[in-house]
Parts: sequence; C-alpha cells; structure tokens
Amino acid sequence: MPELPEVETIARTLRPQLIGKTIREADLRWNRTLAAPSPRKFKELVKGQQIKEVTRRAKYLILHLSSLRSGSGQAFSLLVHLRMSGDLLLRNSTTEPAPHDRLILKLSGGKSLAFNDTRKFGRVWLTADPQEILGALGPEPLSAEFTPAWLYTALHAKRRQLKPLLLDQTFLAGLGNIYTDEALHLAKLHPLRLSDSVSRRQAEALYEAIQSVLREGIRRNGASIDWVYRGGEFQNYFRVYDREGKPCLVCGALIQKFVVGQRGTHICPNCQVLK
DNA sequence: AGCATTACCCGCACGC
DNA sequence: TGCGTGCGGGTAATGC
Repeated sequence: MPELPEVETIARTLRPQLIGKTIREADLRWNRTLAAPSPRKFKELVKGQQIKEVTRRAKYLILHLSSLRSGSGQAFSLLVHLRMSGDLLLRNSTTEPAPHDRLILKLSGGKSLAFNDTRKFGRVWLTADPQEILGALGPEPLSAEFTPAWLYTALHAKRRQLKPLLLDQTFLAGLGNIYTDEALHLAKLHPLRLSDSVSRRQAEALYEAIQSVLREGIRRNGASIDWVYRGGEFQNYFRVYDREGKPCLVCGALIQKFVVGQRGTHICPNCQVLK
C-alpha cells in the first residue's frame, strides 16, 4: 500500500512513540526480509540500540539508531521498505505475533514494533551508510530541490513515456501507481505522452499536480485500500484510480483503464488526450 | 555504448 | 474452483 504519503503518515504516527525507546531484542521471522548483514549479525547489532529519530526518504522509512554502549562506534540506521503489502504496527509486547509478521522489535517500555508483510516483498536493511541504499534515488517531490524548472529540464533530458518515468524512483522518488495516475489526470497529461514533448506550461502543471496530490494524500493520512493498512481516507477522493467506468469529476466522460508498463493505468479520455 | 522498453519474477489474498 | 489482479521494484532480454 505505501507510496510517499502513506510512509509519511506511518513515520509521523510512529515517531513520538518510538523516539527514545531501546531495542531489547529482534525476532526475525523470515530471513529474506534482510538485505543487510546476516540474520545473526542483524540481531546482534540491533540489540541495545536506541531509536533517536524516525524519518522518511521516498518510500523508505528510516529508524536512526545509536548504541548506548559507550564507545561502540558506528551509528546504524534501520531502513524499511514496505513494498506492496507491508505495514508497521506498534503493539504491546505481550501480544501474540500476528500472521505474516516478518520482524518484531521488542522495545523498552513494554511495546513491540512489528513489520507485517503478507506478500513478503518488503525489505529491511541495517546499515551504517544509508546512502548505499538511498543514493540512487531522485529528488523528493515535496522538497525545495523539486521545482517546475527542474522538472521541465529533467523531462527534456529523457525521451520516455510520462507514467513509467514518474514511477522511476531514480527520476523522482516517492510516486507510486495511485498518485501518478492522479497527478497526470490533474495535470491533464496522457500517461503515454513522451517526456520531452511537454511544454513549460505543462511541466508547471505537472509540478503543481504532483505536489497537490501528495499533499492531499498526506493531509488525509494516506490511502488505505484492500485489506492492507488502515486509517487513511484518501481512497475516498480518487479522481481516476480504481474508477474505471465512472464519470470523470471534471468533465463527466467515463474513466478508462489500460495497462502501461505492467501497471493498471486510469485516465479520463477527454481530459487526457494523446496528440 | 547507452538508453529505453518489455517481460517476468517474487508470496499471498481477494473478488468475480 | 480457478483465474486475473495488485499501493513495488529488481533483473534480464530485447530494441533503438
């Protein structure tokens, strides 16, 4: 479920609950969730670390750790990517593990942080250098680095279809399938439109649309659809996503669905015309 | 060569 | 019961 607004919501929710807590023990319930070190090494390294801060970069959640053992060197970060079906839940430590729990961090204060992931696509990294995982990401769409001028130039530096390009995390980091469809509709641009054919005015519209849908998603605490995640209400405000056959809220034409780059794609055929 | 595109893959649960 | 689908992204093959 998580795109940028959902991860942002999770980070914001967990931050006050996690800061200052110490990780007593890691219960690793599925080894392949880890790309970094070995399971044994992971458990050993994470034990006794204190959570100093909880942040987000693109769709990654970052727990900034610091060892309480004096002089034991490096500060580690725990990076979590929820992929399609992952979620992070804070529970009482006495609660029984739930189905699909992949990693449980037992914390000081009687709480546990559970990484639950039905489809097992999610990943967790423990690293002293987050850049080795985050280094290739494009700019944050809600940062000052992302501007209409940057977007226009970047679009023209490529010759790719808009939707696959916007989904490419090395181009721009944080958009997923829902928010991309929503942004393209808001900007009145067709997902197959070639990036270097976009005018300055259209790049500006796309910039505004991307920021607008992400901000709205965050304001509504994300979108929670299917059986995954909970709380967010942005799913009640989709303009095109999951609205095949329903009227466009702008012009009334019926929303169409087709496949672009193996992803379901939703457009208004009247608002988003491919020249 | 260097891009861009396409196909396929990874567990699992859900809707039809 | 069976089959298509998916809030993500990596890899490999193929195409310009």
